[in-house]
Amino acid sequence: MLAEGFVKCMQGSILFGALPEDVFNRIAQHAHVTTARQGDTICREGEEAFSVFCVAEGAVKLTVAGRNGREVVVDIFHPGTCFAEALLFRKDAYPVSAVALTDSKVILVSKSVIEAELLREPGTIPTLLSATYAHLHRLLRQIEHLKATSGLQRVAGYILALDDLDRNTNFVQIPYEKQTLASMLGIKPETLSRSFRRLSEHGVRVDGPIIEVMDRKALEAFLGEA
Amino acid sequence: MLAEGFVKCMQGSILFGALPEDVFNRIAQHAHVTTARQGDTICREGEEAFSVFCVAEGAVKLTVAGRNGREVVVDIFHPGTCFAEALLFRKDAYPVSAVALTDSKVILVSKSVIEAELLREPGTIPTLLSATYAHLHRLLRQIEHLKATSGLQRVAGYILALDDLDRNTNFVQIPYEKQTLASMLGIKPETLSRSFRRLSEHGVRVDGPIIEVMDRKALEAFLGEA
DNA sequence: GGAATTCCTTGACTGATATCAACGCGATCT
DNA sequence: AGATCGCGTTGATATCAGTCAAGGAATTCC
Repeated sequence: MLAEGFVKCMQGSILFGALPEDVFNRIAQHAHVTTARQGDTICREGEEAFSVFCVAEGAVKLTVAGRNGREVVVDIFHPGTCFAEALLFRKDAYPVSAVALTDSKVILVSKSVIEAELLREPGTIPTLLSATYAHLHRLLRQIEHLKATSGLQRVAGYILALDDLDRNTNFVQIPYEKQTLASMLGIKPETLSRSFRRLSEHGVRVDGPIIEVMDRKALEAFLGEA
Repeated sequence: MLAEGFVKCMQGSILFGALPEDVFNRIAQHAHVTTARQGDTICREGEEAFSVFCVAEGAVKLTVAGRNGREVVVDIFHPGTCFAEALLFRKDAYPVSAVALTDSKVILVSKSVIEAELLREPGTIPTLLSATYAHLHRLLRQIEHLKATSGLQRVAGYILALDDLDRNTNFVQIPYEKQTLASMLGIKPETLSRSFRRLSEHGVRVDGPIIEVMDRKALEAFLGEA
């Protein structure tokens, strides 16, 4: 049986949150939680998919192997986000690896459990599509940014999005390595470092892992003009 | 009633191709074909979605509006490709615009028709997921390329992928404007022009809209080393 | 405690890409 | 035919981002 906090987490997710109570409960009964230490691999690109995941605590990066073998961070997920649900009903391999960036807790539900429930209640399929569509949309936006904005602007956009999460205070702490963030933004660590520095002219101050948004308006203006 | 060629096209798509015959036929009965002249908009980002599309002839670009208002080409679809199926069961707007790059024919099926069939035969849901997963996977790969490879390499990769379609001859004609291709690859038209030129050292010759792959091995080698 | 490791930063440099401007070419229109 | 327009190319230049190298700070390992 799942502890209450984890149930809440699932209920907050797009994938599970909109399910009727009985369906949700049957799925939750078969869910279980794994603890991943920083650096642990939750699933590996190329391995056959058996589970759907939901981040409950910590942060998880999704990566793909680039052509030269170097890893590329495709996205970073925080609590309340599910992934791998697009592999439901398919005998297929994970297209990405998932690695814990901090000590994390991840809820696992085996595909077959969810599949059985969805087939039993076809009316719940829209929630599945919603979750997958959200991912699709996220990737679309990311492609737009990669194609149409500079590295510096992407860094600025990242900070503004961060700040959305934590709007009361102007300080945010990056809870993972900056090289990971650099890969996520599609730039090199050196360039990220210099970008933070350059943004001091646009209302941002970065000290170690701490980002301070001193003048949010200025930062938004910088992002807006381009 | 749909002409035979269009039925074949639908049968060749991921979304419709794997459906049981009776389900397919009921859907096909409600499908209809529109002719889009070059430059015509098939659907517009932000407008509410009512149809699912399947490219039957020509080429269609998917674009999003970038921050500064400039359009970014996200993907280019050829006959046999369906899109917008991820919006099934959702009252939502198209996240992209679709514009015909050449005179094209596009098959339209209204969402409600497909939704009714999927609910009647829940066993067909996997095909829906397959199509959406294919898109997801395609976007993932694109992000990988944008983050981990140079513009020149992306041009090379594009040519190799083109050539896959047309392997018997070494000539391929780009059937749309090069500025569109540049946006798709995330570079400026000027840079694309220079990239083509530079690839002459790697077994490619470009003359106007015609690409000739003179030494495929050399091109693959160039792409592989990096 | 000290050595080694990892991550981040910084500097100098190189290479890649964007920008600005000019021009050629073909298509279209009158 | 001549004018106009859009597209593609090319050149000169500026800006941006990657590379290489070095060093500092924090952490881990003996």
